[in-house]
Amino acid sequence: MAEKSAGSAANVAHVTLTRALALGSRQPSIKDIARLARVSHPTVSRALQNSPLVSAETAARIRKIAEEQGYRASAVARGLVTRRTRTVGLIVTSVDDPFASEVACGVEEVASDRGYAVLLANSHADPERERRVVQELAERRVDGLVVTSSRVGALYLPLLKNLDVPIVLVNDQYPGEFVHSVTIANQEGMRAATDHLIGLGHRRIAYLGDSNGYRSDTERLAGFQEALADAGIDFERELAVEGDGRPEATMEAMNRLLRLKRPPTAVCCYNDMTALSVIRAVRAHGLRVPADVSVTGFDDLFFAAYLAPALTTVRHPMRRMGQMAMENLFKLMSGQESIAQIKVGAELIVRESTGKVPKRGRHHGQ
Amino acid sequence: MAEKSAGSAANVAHVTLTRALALGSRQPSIKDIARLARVSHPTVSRALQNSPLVSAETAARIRKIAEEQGYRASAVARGLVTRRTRTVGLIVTSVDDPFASEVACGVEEVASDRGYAVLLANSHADPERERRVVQELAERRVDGLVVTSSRVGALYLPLLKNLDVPIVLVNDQYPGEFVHSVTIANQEGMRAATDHLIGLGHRRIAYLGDSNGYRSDTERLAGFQEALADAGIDFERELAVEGDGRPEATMEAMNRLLRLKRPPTAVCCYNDMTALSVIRAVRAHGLRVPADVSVTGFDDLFFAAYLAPALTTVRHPMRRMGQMAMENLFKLMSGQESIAQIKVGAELIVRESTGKVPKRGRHHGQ
DNA sequence: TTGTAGGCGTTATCAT
DNA sequence: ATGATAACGCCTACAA
Repeated sequence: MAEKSAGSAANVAHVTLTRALALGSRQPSIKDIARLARVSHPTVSRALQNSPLVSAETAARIRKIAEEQGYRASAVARGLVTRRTRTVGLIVTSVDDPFASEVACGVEEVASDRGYAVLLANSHADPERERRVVQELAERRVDGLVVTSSRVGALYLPLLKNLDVPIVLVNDQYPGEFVHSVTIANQEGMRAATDHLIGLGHRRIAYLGDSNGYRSDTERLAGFQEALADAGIDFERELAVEGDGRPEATMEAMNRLLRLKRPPTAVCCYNDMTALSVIRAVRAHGLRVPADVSVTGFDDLFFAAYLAPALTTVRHPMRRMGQMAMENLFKLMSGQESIAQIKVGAELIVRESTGKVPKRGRHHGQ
Repeated sequence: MAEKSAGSAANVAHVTLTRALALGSRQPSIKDIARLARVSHPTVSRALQNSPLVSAETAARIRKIAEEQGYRASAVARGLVTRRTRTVGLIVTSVDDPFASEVACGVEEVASDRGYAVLLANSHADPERERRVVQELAERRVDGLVVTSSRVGALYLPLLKNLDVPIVLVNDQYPGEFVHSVTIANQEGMRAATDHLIGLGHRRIAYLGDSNGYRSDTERLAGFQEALADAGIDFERELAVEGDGRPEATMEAMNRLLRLKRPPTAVCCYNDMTALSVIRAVRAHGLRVPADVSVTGFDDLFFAAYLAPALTTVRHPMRRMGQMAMENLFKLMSGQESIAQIKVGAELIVRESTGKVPKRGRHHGQ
């Protein structure tokens, strides 16, 4: 009756032996277990699901045999009959993007807590590819879908019924609005950053954005302009420049700003990655941050606090957004009441990359 | 945090209409398509797989109808009969770990290139949890498994037959050796870093490692000691300290080093994340990097080049490791000849965080 | 409490 | 070139 407790190598020999008794090489099926336990397979199914419809003794015996055989019910067979795979798809621009991976962490966390698995796919910020990936995940019959930084966004609306898969967007980048999404207070966040710079005496403040037409960029720029307007500062077009996501392009954009007749004394960057390159370009010009140029980021990625100078930036709860998206997706999947739009706050974190405006333009021979 | 309510949903009329012709609400099955095309369902199957066994006209007709109905063959039904899910499991310590996410990128890349999906799961570096996750993925009948920074490692060996799932480890952390793995030249890499410091005149060099018993830490420490020995420098136990992965613990360990009667003039860190905290601790003591203390990292995470001073570190091809692991897994899955052990090189990248040894101990009143 | 029968949506194996 | 039929491994009736 009392078997040796698992874990020892000797015990493994035993398992292999009984396995050999049962069948050839393939994994045991529910019928194999049923045969060994001298019951019907539905009884095995019930026993393994702790159904009250099976007597304690037989249930115990069945479980023991299943254990010995290393039996694990096939999720694919179960999925076929239950029509639910307990799997969600997660589409990110790229897993190695710090923002995406934080969100992914949040999603995985609450999904796995509830016994759901996560199918991961990269869109590489390519709408074409994003669509294809959605189709592939639909083919795998995921129960739901989380898409971060989607560039398809509202264009999913026509497909939604056809697909029969609930979708929640995180940080939707499409101009139009999607049904279910978790978004960032982009405008408010960038406004706070700009206000901070204005408060430090800056008047010539640049915005270094992104040329890919992301909604977050549009909204952040709007917050920037709003702050200027409210402070009575004219928005000068030459101070709004764009990179394209590549460090080189960002540095080049920053170089253009620094070559201006009247260069800015501060730069609001679209995000932290942009700020990284901006700081680099500033230094390459022999200038200092923040003594000559103040710089702000957006996102508060984990390394922001470790930079020298530590980056003043706008924080939003990336991981929490992933959690919320997944929690909301669960509601959608179970047909419960769900929240359509969730907007998370963005908080200014003042560190060392911003400082008082220099007394006078000390660089470029001014 | 604020919550707004719903967005609009228009523009689905057409799709809904054509769907309505076919059936109720559930997705169309192969039989639905067969009925509409007035053929048997195996013919539909053949047509959609571009089998030469079906005439061009009927194939075209079937494809057209399938397209119209938005039909996508269920991967779960297919998986049941073919016994292959075209899905691999990927277990990482945590997706938001920069090393893990780079590897994940490589894995996803080659998997998706070959039409495989990736099931992602976090182990949180917990052997218990890692085991559980493997079982769950096995239940989902993944065709193969990639595990990064596994703490179970060779302990998988007994399960391997039972599981019937090929496994490739990346950066295996278990002391014993597993069958298939992609490993880093940890010892050689750390040796190069240490040699570099010795070449700069440093003699009191510390190693700041990790207390979790990772194999990579053991190997890196060995490389460190080897370099010292070959240079005729005694290894002093007080200069080998450990953190536990948390920034606070790392800073505390570094503080202990700095409070030593004869503090080190250089520190070799277990990895870049450790170096981040070390630099912070150095600064908190009012000292400079590298003028007072030189610091080296390991990994060359993307931000290393952006730090000020830019981090001298040891680079290894993280993404490439993910690719290689997945490529090797494909060989394993198809029963081809596979390489058991793959070891990738580690390359010293000299940047700005290391410099000549200070003329004399200038700090701590020395 | 347990067993029998049927079906989930495919592909595979036979026929025709 | 196409169709009928049987798996695949499980769950859910319904019957005993």
